Amino acid sequence: MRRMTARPANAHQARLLKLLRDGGPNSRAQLGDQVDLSRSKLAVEVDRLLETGLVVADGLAASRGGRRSHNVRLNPDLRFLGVDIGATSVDVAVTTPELEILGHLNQPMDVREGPVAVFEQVLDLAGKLKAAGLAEGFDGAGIGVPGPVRFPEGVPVAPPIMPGWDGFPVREALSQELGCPVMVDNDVNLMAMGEQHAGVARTTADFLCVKIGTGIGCGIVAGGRVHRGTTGSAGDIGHIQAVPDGRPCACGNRGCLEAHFSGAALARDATQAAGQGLSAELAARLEANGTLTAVDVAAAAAAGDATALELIREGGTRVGQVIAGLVSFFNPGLVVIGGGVTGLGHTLLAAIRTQVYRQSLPLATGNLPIVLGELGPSAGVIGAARLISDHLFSPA
Amino acid sequence: MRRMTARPANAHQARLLKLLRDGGPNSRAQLGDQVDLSRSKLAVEVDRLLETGLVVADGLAASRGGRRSHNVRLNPDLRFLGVDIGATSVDVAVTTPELEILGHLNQPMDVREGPVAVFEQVLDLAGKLKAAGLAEGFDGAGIGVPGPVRFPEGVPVAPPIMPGWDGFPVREALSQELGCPVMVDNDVNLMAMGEQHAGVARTTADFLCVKIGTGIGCGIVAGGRVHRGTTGSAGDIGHIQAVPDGRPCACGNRGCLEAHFSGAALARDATQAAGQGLSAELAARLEANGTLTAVDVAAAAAAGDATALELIREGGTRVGQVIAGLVSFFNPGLVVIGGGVTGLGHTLLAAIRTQVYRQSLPLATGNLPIVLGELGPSAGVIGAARLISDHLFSPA
DNA sequence: GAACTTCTTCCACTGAGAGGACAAAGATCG
DNA sequence: CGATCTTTGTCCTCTCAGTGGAAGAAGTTC
Repeated sequence: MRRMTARPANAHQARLLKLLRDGGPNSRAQLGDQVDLSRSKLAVEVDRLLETGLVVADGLAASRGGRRSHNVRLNPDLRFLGVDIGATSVDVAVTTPELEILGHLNQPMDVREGPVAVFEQVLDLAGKLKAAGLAEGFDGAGIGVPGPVRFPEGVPVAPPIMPGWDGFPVREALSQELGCPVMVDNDVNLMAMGEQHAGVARTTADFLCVKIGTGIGCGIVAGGRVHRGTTGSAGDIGHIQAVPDGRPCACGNRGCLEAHFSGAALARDATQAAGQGLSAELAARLEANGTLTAVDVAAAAAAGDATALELIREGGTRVGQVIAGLVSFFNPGLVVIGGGVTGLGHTLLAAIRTQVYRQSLPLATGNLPIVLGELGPSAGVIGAARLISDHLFSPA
Repeated sequence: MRRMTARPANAHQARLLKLLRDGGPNSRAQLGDQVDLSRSKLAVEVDRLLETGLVVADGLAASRGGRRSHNVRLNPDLRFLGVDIGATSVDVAVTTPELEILGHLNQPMDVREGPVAVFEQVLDLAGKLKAAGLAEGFDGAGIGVPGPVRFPEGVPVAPPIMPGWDGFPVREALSQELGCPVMVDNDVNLMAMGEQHAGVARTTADFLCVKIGTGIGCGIVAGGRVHRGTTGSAGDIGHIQAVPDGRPCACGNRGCLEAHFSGAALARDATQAAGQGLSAELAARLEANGTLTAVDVAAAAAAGDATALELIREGGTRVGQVIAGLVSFFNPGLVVIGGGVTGLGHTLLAAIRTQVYRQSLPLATGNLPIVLGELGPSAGVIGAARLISDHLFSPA
């Protein structure tokens, strides 16, 4: 199949495409209820979209008390590729035009191997998804990388944990390789967009999305739009000072949040606790695997290990301290916690909540839900698909 | 004179009005260069604006190498009222349609006297400005209050330092009294809008505006628009924890930024230092006036008093710590420091800069100016005028 | 004073979009 | 089962926003 290359010709068409993406197949009449256009105008624009092939007819809708309406939907052959490059693994998924995941692959990987090596794996995974018959090609791809991005150009800038990526033309290179339009963004922003599209943040215009993985980052959505900051580094909260004169951090300062709590810090602390004989549970796991990760801590906590629980609680308190400050500053309507450590679950969440509710003013926290992300590892790839579809479903 | 009640009929007219507001009198040809409309269409819209009376002819422009163009400008009889209600004083100013200040009055006042008493003074000051011949009436008024505001309704919500104002319909009440449209916002947001319109932030889309007065607040501008948050309390950074287990604060917590540095805290610290005999300079001033304020500390510092300088430096460091976190989070292109304590000048600024540059990541601070506001006490009233003019110069 | 620019007005043309009339298709009710 | 009502889709006309060209008015340059 030839890939779609059409783009909406005007704002009306763009609006319709997004309605079909977010609401699925829809009757012409229902579309009319949502867009405030005359029936004649609507018919003209829908006909034009049908001509482009972006939209296809989809049978008859149920009657709403009179003549049945003809359904339309986005062309089901459209495929988006969502790529979420993390520090230690990569997620690749294929989605339908409605951003539903058809297939999702995950592979361990080290981002420090550099863009060329990583892209090889990404293309390999994409190839596997194609070979599985999930797609014949891709109409667009969204890429998340674990560091700041100069968004318009799709180029990472000065990423601390990705040496070798600085200035690499990710967007251009992948667009060439994949033969389709590509957009690049910070992985945390994509997670936020994912939860906004299909997760807990569907109805909230201002929210924060805190991702705790190897590092810590925060997606910021203000007025329904992602805030990226002047240099694309907005949300980089891992190096906010959480503990005055605290632990030394890789960035050169002391007491950074990331140094006190993150996937990496938690693993270190757990290993140390096991070594000191504070926790038989952790020691046993260390013995068995030769190394400890956040997953082990989660398992130990689930088994009731006091040391593991205490580590999680203390970490949650640190994160909560920082989030409390951000809540006072930003006054979001929702805070989403996601990333690798969500396995720590409600122990972590409870610690964060306690700290935020204690430290922020009642007006800001009065009706502030703090919840775990709904989508888990899918948030990033869904957000990536959303990013590129937003781009493609906008007038050229 | 009858007040103008006309509003632009469409987005083109709104655009033209804002260009005339921000750029002053302008020739039709120059307007044409900026709006991407055909000459004929432009002429039609300008003619309609002339009919409404919002815009008037203003003689001939200089030649640009051919026939001279006819100038137009906003009707010079238009008057906006800018009101900036602080904790301890109120500013009232009249502006031209281009938001230039014609007259500005300031009066000490206690916001805790409640809305009715305060409005009496505001109306009195507005009356004086009218009596001075600066205005015959007002076409719109912007009001800043020192606390969170539910913006669409123009109603303060749960303002900590303004008991008695909670839920008071400020917008409606003043609209009635003044007989013109009114918009209400947080004073810090208005300061940000003032600096955006006529001050240091003219060319920056993402910036923070930190106001240090009796309390501490922060105006947030993202993508050129003020971010107010879900409940209107965004920017309320006075109660972010700056010192773990620090001083008790009126809010019930410990270590809040405001408890460690603000106009009020500084006055307290200075009085204490004078009492302990640490500073002859401050003691003398305390003797003379019976009380100390931030102004006295500024004067003592200017005179080289070591204790005063140390107080300022320490305070600047505290503020800098918090700002450093916000910079990492928000990644602004500019940070503006304003409010009553700007009198502390470069000592304060240097302390803040040192702390921010030390604690934030290079990518975020690499090209981040941290500067004092340009407009001083005018920022608030100009921002207020800007707020209402934005409203009036938008399609109804 | 001639030639070139720049600004303004006028006018014809295009296309977007609204809204009404009407036909087709289904629901409801006696 | 037929009459009536509701909803949907199509067609047609009418209006108005907006474009672009032509021509005249007003200035500048040489």
